[in-house]
Amino acid sequence: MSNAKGKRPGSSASRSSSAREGARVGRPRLLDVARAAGVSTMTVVRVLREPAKVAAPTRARVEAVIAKTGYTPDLVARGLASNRSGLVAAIIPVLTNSLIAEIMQGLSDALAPDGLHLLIGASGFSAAAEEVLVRTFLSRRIDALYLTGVSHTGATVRMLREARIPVVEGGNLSSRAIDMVVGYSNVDAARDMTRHLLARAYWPVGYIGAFPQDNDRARDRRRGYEAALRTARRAVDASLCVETTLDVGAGGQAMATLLARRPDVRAVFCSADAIAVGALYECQRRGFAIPQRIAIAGFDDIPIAGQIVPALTTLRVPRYAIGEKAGAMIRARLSGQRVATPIVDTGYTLVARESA
Amino acid sequence: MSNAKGKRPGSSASRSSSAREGARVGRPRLLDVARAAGVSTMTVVRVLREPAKVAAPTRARVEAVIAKTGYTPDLVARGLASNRSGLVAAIIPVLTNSLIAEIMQGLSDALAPDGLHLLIGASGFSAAAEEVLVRTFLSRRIDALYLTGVSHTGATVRMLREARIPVVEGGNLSSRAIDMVVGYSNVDAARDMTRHLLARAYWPVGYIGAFPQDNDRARDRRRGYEAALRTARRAVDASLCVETTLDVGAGGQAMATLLARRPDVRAVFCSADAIAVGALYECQRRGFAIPQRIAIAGFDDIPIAGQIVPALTTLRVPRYAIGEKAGAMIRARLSGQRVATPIVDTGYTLVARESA
DNA sequence: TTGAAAGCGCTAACAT
DNA sequence: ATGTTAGCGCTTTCAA
Repeated sequence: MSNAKGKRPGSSASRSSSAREGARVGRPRLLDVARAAGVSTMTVVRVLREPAKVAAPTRARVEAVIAKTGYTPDLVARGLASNRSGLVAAIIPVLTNSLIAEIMQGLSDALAPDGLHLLIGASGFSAAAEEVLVRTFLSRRIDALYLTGVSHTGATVRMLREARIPVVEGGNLSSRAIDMVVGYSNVDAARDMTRHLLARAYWPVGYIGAFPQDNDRARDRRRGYEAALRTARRAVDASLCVETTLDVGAGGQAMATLLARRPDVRAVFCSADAIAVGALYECQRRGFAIPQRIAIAGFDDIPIAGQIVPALTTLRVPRYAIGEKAGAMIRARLSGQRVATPIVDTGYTLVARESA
Repeated sequence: MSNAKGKRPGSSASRSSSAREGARVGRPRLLDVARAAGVSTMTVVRVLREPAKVAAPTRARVEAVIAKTGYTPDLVARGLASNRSGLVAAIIPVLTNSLIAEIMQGLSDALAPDGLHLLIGASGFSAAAEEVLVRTFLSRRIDALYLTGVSHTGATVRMLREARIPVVEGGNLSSRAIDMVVGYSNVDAARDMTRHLLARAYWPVGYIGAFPQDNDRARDRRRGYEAALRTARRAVDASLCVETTLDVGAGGQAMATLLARRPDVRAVFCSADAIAVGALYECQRRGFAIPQRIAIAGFDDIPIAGQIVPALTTLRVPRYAIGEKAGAMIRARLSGQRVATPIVDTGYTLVARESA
């Protein structure tokens, strides 16, 4: 059968036409290398991937051609043929957040050795935008995916379950993981810190946090704060809580808002160091002694936290390591291994410094 | 010719074999949609891309099938066939830098509307690593590339010239651009700031900067500092200059080093706000009044600069806008337009605050 | 140890 | 308005 093979257009001699003949423009292909070395394409592939299986003289000839032409495999064609794109995507809320950026750095560093490339999509704290990104990334046949947080739309979860690719949710813990998880309990951490403030006899203790909309980390941190108050038989008072955007300037404004509402506040737990730092500066502008007039605690232990004066009491989480671990789990799965512990609780550390 | 067509394996009826027959696993293909709608693949493509050119009833039928099957085009296959990957790569030193992260956010936001995906590679301030990344990204047939800074290896430049794709170098200016540039003069900005310090009669004026190795922005900033001193007929003294890594902790240590060497220093120009902030905290730890005992100036105007107490005198550069503009230029070129101004000088602003 | 052939899912050029 | 065909450059059986 298939008797038409002699005239496969691939054998370019059969094509009299146009610019494709002879001096090909652009990158050399596998076939170009094979011809120049007088071998088949398969032999070139073997030289590239299992050199030991090719006779030494043949190999030398092929390697010479590869070196001369500077041949590099076309990863798009490889992706189509092998059903492996070599692409790992990460969906994060924004790139401009120290915590997230360090996770991405860890992920990037962990994937690079295996030649996996990192595709980054910013969802802007929107689960709907995340869903759109998941859909287009799947169209691109990504090999694996990192997601920020553990709450996603139903469609997102469904698509990913069907896609059967490794998925890591990072930065929180979940009882209903899509696949794998690397994170810590934001509830527990926030509760511990609030308890720390109460133990030091600060009262009232306020809360300044990021908007909880489509942000499970922020939501859980507030829950931890409230849980600690309830355990301590203190009333959870909405006037002590301010929610805002996640940046330094907003943190300062939120502090001003809180102080206007509750001048009696003696401590504030902030759901992120960026906010805590802004709040701290606002207090300094007012000449408040920290922690005497007001204590401030943060979350994340960003690099500035240990340097700021007064040094910030905060919760340390292994930012870089989370990305690195996620990358390692992805690599393991892509190389066919089972991941023994798909749910990794990295834990956290309460770092008591000067500010609280 | 080509009389063997009746038995093209693509017409799956001719394959008796295995799991491919009948209930295909995985994503539906164009052909699946076409068959279910009783049309050719081209008609489906037209419904997707030029719906007006398809008769209404046909279109309705196809759209129904698309909706039911949830068909999404395979972007890898499209990339191979169309020679357009839809991928734009960015090579940056590290993700964990506020300036760079904001540029990436701007770039990401500018590319997203056109369905272009962002591939991010971290070079770790190494031109050699950058070259490796360029090579692998070209293997992936990226449609365009963003590079940090304007100094690259010869091989990098050569590969990119040959690749004939849009390339934007960002964050500095260059007289020998590879293709397009969006940036500002780091030399001029640093010179202006140093002049500002001298004009306020601070002397000696020290310099703390990032290592200049494979970092043209840092190198130029130091050059600007030295140029201002020379213009003012002041000696450039190596004992007044400290180079270090680019983070808050290192900034503080560098300040300590400088103070140990030159207790008489009255002002410091830092080549980055992250360093300036660290230096400022070190001074606060020593109880130094800023700017009375020592003045501090930075570069970048990161969000914290305007909030810190005392507020930091620094150079504002349009971080987000640089990424956004780079993305716009790339989009324009990919849609066939010429870019009238391929070299964009965004300028900078000296923001005089309290610290100097 | 080496090669031939089929085909990944799409697009583009050319029919009709 | 719709369809046909030949690839894109690689990997993957299967043969020799």
